Amino acid sequence: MRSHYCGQLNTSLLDQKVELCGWVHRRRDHGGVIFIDLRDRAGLAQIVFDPDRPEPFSIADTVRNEYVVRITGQVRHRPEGTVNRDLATGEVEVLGHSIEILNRAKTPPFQLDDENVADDTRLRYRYIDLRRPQMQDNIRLRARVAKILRNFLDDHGFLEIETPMLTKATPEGARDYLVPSRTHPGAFFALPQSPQLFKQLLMMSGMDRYYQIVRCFRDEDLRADRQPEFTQLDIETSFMDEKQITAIMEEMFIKLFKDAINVNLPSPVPRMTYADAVHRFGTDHPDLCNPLELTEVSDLMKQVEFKVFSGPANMTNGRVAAMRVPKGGELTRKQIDDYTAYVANFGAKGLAYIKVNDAGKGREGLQSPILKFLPDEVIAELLKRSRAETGDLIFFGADKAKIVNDSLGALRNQIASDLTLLTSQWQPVWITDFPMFEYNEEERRWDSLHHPFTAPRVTDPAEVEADPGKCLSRAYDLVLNGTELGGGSVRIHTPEMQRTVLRLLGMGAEEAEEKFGFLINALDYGCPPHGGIAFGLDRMIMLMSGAPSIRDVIAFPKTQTANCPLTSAPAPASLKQLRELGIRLAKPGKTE
RNA sequence: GGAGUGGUAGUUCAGUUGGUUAGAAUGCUGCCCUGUCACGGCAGAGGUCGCGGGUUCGAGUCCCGUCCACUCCGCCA
Repeated sequence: MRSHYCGQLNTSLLDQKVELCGWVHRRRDHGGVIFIDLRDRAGLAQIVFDPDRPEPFSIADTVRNEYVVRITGQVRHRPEGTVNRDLATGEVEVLGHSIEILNRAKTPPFQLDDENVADDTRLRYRYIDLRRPQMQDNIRLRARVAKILRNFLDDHGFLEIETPMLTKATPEGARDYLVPSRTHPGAFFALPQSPQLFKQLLMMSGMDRYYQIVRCFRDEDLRADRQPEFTQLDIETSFMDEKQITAIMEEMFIKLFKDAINVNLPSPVPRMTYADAVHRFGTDHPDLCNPLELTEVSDLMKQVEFKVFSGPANMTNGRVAAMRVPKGGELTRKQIDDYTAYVANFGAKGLAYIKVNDAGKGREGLQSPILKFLPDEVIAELLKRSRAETGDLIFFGADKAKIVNDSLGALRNQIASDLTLLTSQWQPVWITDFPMFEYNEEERRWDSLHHPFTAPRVTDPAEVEADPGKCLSRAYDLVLNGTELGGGSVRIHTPEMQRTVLRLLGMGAEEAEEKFGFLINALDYGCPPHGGIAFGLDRMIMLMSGAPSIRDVIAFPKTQTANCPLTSAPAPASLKQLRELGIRLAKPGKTE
């Protein structure tokens, strides 16, 4: 049916007869001559129809945008002065000998070159949206990324192994998607949030190295970078420690970025401890393209008369931090007010600031409502630590450490974006030395920071129990430009440690047995030391393509309320289906 | 669960202090046009102003409720 792709035409094919199939991208009718831009997966080609061939000319006269046609014709050089440098195939054109309409098309609901179409319209007609070259590029990039990753892992001895989609609900973590069992009325499968336990079991099975590009499901609210079903590159290995695992993953990423988008990531990828990241950037996934940094001033503010500062400075879990914005003195009052409202989203009660009008003049060179509360020596030290210069502005956060970190961390991103402070480089960083646990004030117990199967640094369960808050884990996250690409850890591989950790998380022996008995049993039958990592493939491709939303790199994504405008899923189930499953709805009437 | 922004022609948007016939661009249809490539010219069609209620002599505009989309908080081990 087709001899070439439209986008492949070039001067090497001059005078050749070609057959092309594709969509009418645009038709330009000059009365005496008709141009058709024909589009397929590979690109555009211009077809010319002359009136001295009346039959194809009259057919070309009737086609409209998005008609699917097959044309035959002869490749020729475009006449002098009509070469289109903007088009890959712009040196040549095809003189149309015949044109066959394979299918007509209604007028599309939006123009393919309109880059400003509402998301729900795009999703309702996703099959048209996906015809756009930008979307085709994203999908192609996705396929290329998957291929490079598979090749790399295969070359390094990893086996691609599938794990169940119908599995058991996990007690912690995200909300599960449930699937009712017909053969066990009243019982439910859960769709996997990740294949975590299965991949560990595969290590216990002696598979040694596993990977899988696998769909995962979490029934939580959506974001620009979060879908309820998403794809992970899931990896696990035996007999490797965190150094070896991160080293091989780093090698994989450097190759991926080079081969897929010709970007040279730094080698080695820098490393930063969790504590450092939180102190300097207020987050465990800092964007290192962003030059702004937090300055610790808690110790300076313990004695000051300003209670807003001295209060948190003296609290055990409080923090006072400063963030210097270079040239921030130019910010208007309204901008500062907007930032104050912005940090309120994160629980901050206010946003104090000092304008540095003249850094050399000490107190006299500064301007701020809070100046009168601060002694000279505090001011001097503050200017020194933050390296303030004339024309800068210094913001302050003072509250519980979490609120200070969240608000200044978010403000840091916002300001960098507003003032275009971001360097356009690629900045990966490994975050290491995570705490094992964080204390859950509401439920008054410890929560895993990573997950309950992450190994602690220490090997003696008694040491973990002695002071869980001080305990560091063997987890690591890979962060790229402020986005958490993935994370993993060396796992617990002894039943004693696993029982201890589950107990610390508030799980009784019986409950642990019921929920994770199969895992703990398996640990008893010869479990190798093992560890692994999982990467969010969608986010990875979103970053690599520069797409603003994860939806732009998923062929058929969901909206923010997790429905699909194309298929209208989810939809009510029929009474018959429900009856077979032994399910009665609490609110009747919502069936078909 | 919460905050914000938006919903008006197929699409993207404008619509003043509530006031006569709701506009623009683009797309679409027809006619004209032999070198365009966002072709051009002329003419034309196209609207439950998201939905429901209320205030008013009168509502796209004000109020209440509701639905949808997006961004964010919570949530996402």
